[in-house]
Amino acid sequence: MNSAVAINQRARSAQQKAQRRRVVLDAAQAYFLEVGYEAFSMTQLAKKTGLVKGTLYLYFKTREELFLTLYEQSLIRWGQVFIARLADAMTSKAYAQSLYKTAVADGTFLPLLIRLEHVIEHNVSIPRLINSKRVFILQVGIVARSTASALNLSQAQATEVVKTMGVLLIGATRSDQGPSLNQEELPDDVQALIASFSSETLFVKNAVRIIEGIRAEGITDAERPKHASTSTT
Amino acid sequence: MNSAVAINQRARSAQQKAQRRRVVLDAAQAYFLEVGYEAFSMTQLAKKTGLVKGTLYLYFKTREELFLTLYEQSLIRWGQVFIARLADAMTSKAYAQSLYKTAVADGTFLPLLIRLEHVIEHNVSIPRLINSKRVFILQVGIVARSTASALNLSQAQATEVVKTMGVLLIGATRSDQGPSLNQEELPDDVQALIASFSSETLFVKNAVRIIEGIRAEGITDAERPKHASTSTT
DNA sequence: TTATATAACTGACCAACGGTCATTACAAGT
DNA sequence: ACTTGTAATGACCGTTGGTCAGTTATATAA
Repeated sequence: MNSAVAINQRARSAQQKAQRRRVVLDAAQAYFLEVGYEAFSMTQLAKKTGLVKGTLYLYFKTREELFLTLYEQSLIRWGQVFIARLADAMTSKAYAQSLYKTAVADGTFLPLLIRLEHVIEHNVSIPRLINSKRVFILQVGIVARSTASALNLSQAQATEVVKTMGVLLIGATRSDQGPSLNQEELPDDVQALIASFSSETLFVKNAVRIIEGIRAEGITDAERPKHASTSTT
Repeated sequence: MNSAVAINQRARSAQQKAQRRRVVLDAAQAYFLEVGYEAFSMTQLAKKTGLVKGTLYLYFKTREELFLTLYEQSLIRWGQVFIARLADAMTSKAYAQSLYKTAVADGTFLPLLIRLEHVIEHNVSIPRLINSKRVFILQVGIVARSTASALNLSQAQATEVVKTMGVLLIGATRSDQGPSLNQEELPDDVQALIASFSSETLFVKNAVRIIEGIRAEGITDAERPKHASTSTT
């Protein structure tokens, strides 16, 4: 029990403050998984940590800076999980499926990614935003490197794949963010529509089209890959 | 001056009420173009119409039902503009560029589309939501029909193209929704990142890949198109 | 023309939000 | 034991979306 700060004690050293910040972040992560973005209230979070709202603002300048931090964490976490599941010479379909599944499995990554630009980034200091973008650049680089060997692409092609997958992921999982219509209270035509927007198929099919498109474009350009792994139906 | 209701008069007949609803919607549209989604306040909108907040809630059950109505309008409006600009036997690139430009040009369509599932639909009555989905189904059908002849695709392929374009559009224009960083206060690496996410190129390139992917898949299936229009760089 | 019933409209009100800041109280240095 | 810097507090602020009992304009009946 050297530097562990009980929640009713004051965090004075830099180390203790960092630790308290962690406690808040962990509570925020759990709370976010419970209630999601819109219902997330700073007052409630304070109660969950045993602190008080004003105190939270000593550790995060705004609600959105807290969310931005959660987002960065989830981005890194997802990247590690995804890379760990990549193998050499995968089909583009297997790659896309793995990307989709790992992203969805992380309960915070997608909800935050979707709201990044049009909500979160609008209430965040410029230096904090710059930092966040750098984290992003770094992660794209890391994931792209693994992607290059998994899909047998050049580094430039792999980078393009990774960036584009992000774009597609946001669009494709959008329908999952709608209200939960558990009941069969919907008429058939609407149910059919929703079914046709099943996010997994939507993502995987188009991811394959895009990856194969990028691969094909690459052939006309520089060096051609040694042995291309082709797509599937 | 038969049934026109002055703003300080009461709307009693169904016609007059419909007309007043229109007035509110038009004011809302203009106000939305001014301030966007987050800063849009019902009290302010009431002031702009010469009414009072409570009155607005006679015409729209929630703020989000108002937004949902604006969305439907913008969807229909965009569809008309887009279709009017389509020609027979276009390249997929020209098609994608036209789709992108018309969507962006309509100032309300994209901001509302982006927030549809994860914000708007969560505070809307089920019947209202069903209605909205039906409007969507209808519009997809209409646009798909024009798309089929413009891109020389089967109706099924065209429908898939249209649906997928929506998905891609949301992902690709996400970066435009970030805070306006007019200043050159950003370091070079971050500026380069933002530049690499230029939404138009991002959208057009991937739209072409997807359209060509769908076209290629179609050939192995049923009837092949009479003369395929190929893509470009 | 006048009386009555209806419902469009109002504005005061509510709870909850994110965020601020003067004040308080506690841990560390002397 | 005393001093001091600052972590923590909680009362407070402005604003939000939404409600509703009461008011009053107006179409209709007498």
